[in-house]
Amino acid sequence: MPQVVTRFAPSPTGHLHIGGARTALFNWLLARRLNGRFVLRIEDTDALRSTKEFTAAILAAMTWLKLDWDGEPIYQSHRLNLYREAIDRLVIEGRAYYCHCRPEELDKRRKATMAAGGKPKYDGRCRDKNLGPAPGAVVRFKGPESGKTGWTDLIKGPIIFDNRELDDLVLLRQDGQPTYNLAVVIDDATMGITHIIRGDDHVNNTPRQILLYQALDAPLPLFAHVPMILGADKTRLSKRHGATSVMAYKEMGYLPAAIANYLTRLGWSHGDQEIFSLKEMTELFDLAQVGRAAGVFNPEKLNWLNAYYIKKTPPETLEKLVWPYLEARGYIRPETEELKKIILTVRERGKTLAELAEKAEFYFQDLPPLDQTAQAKFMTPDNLTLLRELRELLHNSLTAEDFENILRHLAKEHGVKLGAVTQPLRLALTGRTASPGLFEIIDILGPEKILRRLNAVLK
RNA sequence: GUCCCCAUCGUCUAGCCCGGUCCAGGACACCGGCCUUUCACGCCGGCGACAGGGGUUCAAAUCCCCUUGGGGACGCCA
Repeated sequence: MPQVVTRFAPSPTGHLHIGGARTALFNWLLARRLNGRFVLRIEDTDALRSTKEFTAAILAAMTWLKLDWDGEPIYQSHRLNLYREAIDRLVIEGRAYYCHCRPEELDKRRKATMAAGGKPKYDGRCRDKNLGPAPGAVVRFKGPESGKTGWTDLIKGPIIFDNRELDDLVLLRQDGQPTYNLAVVIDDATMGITHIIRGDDHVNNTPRQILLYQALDAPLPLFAHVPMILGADKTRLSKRHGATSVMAYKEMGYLPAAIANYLTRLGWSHGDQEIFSLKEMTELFDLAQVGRAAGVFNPEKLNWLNAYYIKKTPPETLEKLVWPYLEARGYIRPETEELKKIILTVRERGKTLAELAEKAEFYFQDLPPLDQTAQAKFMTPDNLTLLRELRELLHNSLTAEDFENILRHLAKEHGVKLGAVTQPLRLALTGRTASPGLFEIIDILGPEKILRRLNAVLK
């Protein structure tokens, strides 16, 4: 069996989004699994909308996700000659023709057919006129007028189209640029792509492309159409469903491992298993296990996975990941060892890196602002007395363990539960009622800061 | 409108190809409990689905047909 070659072919007209990332992932996984090649092709034939910035952003997102590609990225804008040659050849062979119809006319006719209940396809009026190049002319493919075109989709199974459903698609635009369908076929054929894994929305392009392969006398690749990712309302995932760009998730504090795991599991499964490392996926991934139905993007499950991977991340790594969020808030970086201890106390309490930073913020604040409702509830005269007594017992050599003994002693003396003492103290030290373990906090803060925070509360 | 695709808990899914082991399994979320200095984590338990209708068959979540519902495509965008 010849080597498997897959590709990811984004157009740099926007950031890498969730759906694109999954397509890239599936292509990457198959190539890695079968020891094949995974190539990246930038589809920038739309010169108006394509930018270098988006290209760079897409590459950065791929890199962040750890999806490495083989060789240098291929740019369609560098291969225009190739497309022109192919188009010329098709025209000479009578498999394509010049069309002089104006876009406005076509648009008008399309609307009219649609209104009349028909499928709005090109009516073929220039098909047999044998026209030549002219300003404003395009080249169209001369498709068959009968017969059927189909393939066995690696995900969806057999799909067949009636050729009468297909119209003569434009291959060369008025401005001399090739169109998507032509460029894709030329590239996939010349780059030796064996498996085309792409979004469901390309199913309708596939028969046209197959016809082009045949006209070009090129061997057909295998096709696999991955179902779409939908939003909670079951419409195509878009900005209104929240963040869609991969890098936006990075900024929110998601781990690439979590994103990759989530995306792969959305549409693919391996029995009941939920957790997969990238490496494990490359060992198990199989197109046969990819589902046929569209899936709803579920941020809750992503959160769960992200929390899982955060919990698995060792403190020395996590510290580096969380620090930027704290730094952005203007805090001074403590010793690495201390930061690691701090991170460890919040590691199991947040679902994103940003959340971890938020939960650790009180360690860095000079005097954490007290939660108003909690203050009213816990800073009662009785509790203030308790805290005052505690302050009296405080001296610099106290360890967290001593602290615990003192608190238990105080509680006993006052005939209250331990919680009655810890909550006001927690509030004084963190400004909140929910926090990491009180004694861990005490250990990290140290007597000086504790005293300062107590004094602030005790006016 | 036309064509294409799809259909198991709210969501992701296992099971479907090779019908019986499924009064349908797992996960997220949700609810309850345990643990506990708070919040989490963790552990235990609960709620919850084969879209509907016809066939085929001794037997259907699994095969066939129809209906309904959903998604996608219909560009000189990709």
